[in-house]
Amino acid sequence: MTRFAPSPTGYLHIGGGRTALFNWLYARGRGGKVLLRIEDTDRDRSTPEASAAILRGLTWLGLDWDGDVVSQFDSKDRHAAVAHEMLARGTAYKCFSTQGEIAAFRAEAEARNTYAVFQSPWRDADPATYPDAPYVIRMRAPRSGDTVIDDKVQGQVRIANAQLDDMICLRSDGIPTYMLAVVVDDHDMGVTHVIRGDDHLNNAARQQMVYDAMGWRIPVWAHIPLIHGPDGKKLSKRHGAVGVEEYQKMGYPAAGMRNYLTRLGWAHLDAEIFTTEAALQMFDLEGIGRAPARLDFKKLENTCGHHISMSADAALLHELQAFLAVTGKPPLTEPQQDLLLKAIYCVKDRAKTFPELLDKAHFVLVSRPIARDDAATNSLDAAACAILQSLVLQLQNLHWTKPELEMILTAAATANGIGFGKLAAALRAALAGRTIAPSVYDMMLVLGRDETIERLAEAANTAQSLG
RNA sequence: GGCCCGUUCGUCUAUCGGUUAGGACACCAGGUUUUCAACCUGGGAAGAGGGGUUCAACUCCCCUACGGGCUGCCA
Repeated sequence: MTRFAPSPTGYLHIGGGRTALFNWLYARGRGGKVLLRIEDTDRDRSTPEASAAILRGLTWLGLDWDGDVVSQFDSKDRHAAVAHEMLARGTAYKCFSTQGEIAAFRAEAEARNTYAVFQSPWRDADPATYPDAPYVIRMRAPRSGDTVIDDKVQGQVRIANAQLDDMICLRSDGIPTYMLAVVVDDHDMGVTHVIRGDDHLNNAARQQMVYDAMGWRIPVWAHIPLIHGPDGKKLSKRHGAVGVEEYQKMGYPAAGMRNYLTRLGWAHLDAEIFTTEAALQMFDLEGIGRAPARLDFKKLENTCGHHISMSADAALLHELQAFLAVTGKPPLTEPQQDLLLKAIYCVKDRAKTFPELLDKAHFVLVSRPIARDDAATNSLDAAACAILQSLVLQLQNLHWTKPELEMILTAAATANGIGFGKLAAALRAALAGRTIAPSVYDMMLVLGRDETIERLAEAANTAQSLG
């Protein structure tokens, strides 16, 4: 049983997406479950919009979860009850120190250029001396000895208890802190494996104390390194895309994204390009590296290119339409869908992203009269138009197959004493309005005899009328 | 400041004491070609620095440097 527990304070960060993916791969690869819990105990920063964005991001990545999305805040009474139970057990105590007092303590330490953990004067105070004032519930943490985190990624990490303060479990307004809530929820929900960013590694020590205080079983920890930008610094907005949805809008296929993210910071021998099914088979905590990985868009694109060419045509068309929808572009018309489906086979090997795929398939998305770019117009000179004109006649009656077309076109080129390349340029200009387009045979096959002839005739006439 | 984690080609990484340090992306050169892309062949490219331990260290230990994280009534 794993879980993904993002805090709803913004979009789904690419690093969060990878964390979710690792949880998902680990659990689903061995018949386990994945839970989704929104860590919204910080009422000021949590928003429903952010929650929705996170769900959209996960869904796009193709990651599903078991059961309902859990709101951590909904369990606040249970968290508070646990805090009070710790109080009753003596593993926690009431602290009446005000935030001002604590701030003053820290300021003083800083002035001396030192750092000291805050030690509450109420830790061992006689309850008879408790004032009638707001209080927080603090964990009565051990002050000597070490806490050892047995981590699947980081190994055994030993942290001196003297480094850790008595963390607050219940705020003075009765709302639980993340530190308490996360432990209670993970325990209550039956989470056995906690796979999360290594920014939580130090926190794990304190959280472990809560498990101990309550006599609960400590989960398997796996703290994975964060993702960095191309410059090796922590990934932030100045690096460009950090939100998962931005990648969707740039037109990367979800399968390619999964593949790339899986390989970022994880490896299994020389496996590079693999399906999600294969990833589920291979994925293991052992393969996760300990160093932070940098984002490399070139490799992302390459990976996505492989996945686009691996995809089934119909699935690709579906995803392409979803891409158009999220980017606010006009949807495909029925005829465009039909033609595109036929054309995908000859363009999917050459595209790394959906915008590229759309660009390569430009010839089926346009309709007559076909707009031409300058290069296309230039390649339609008088000689070329004459050949197109003659081809219009020759193409009327023949088997519409590649070998037949090949015979006709190469014959036309040699008969007119020009290279096939030149003829192909004219044909591309006629069929696609561009000189950069797929193979002329593929285009003719996809467009069919009638449309091909119409386009050739149109090109020949247009050029003639121009003089 | 304290504590924790990290450091193999430009990048992602393999290696789990003995390898000509392997693969992928990127890059360069050549080839193929019907444009673009793809593809094929070849090439350059790495163990942060310094000490140990060992017959032998990228691999184990220590120090330094650099990077990151934590140090909140944030998560």
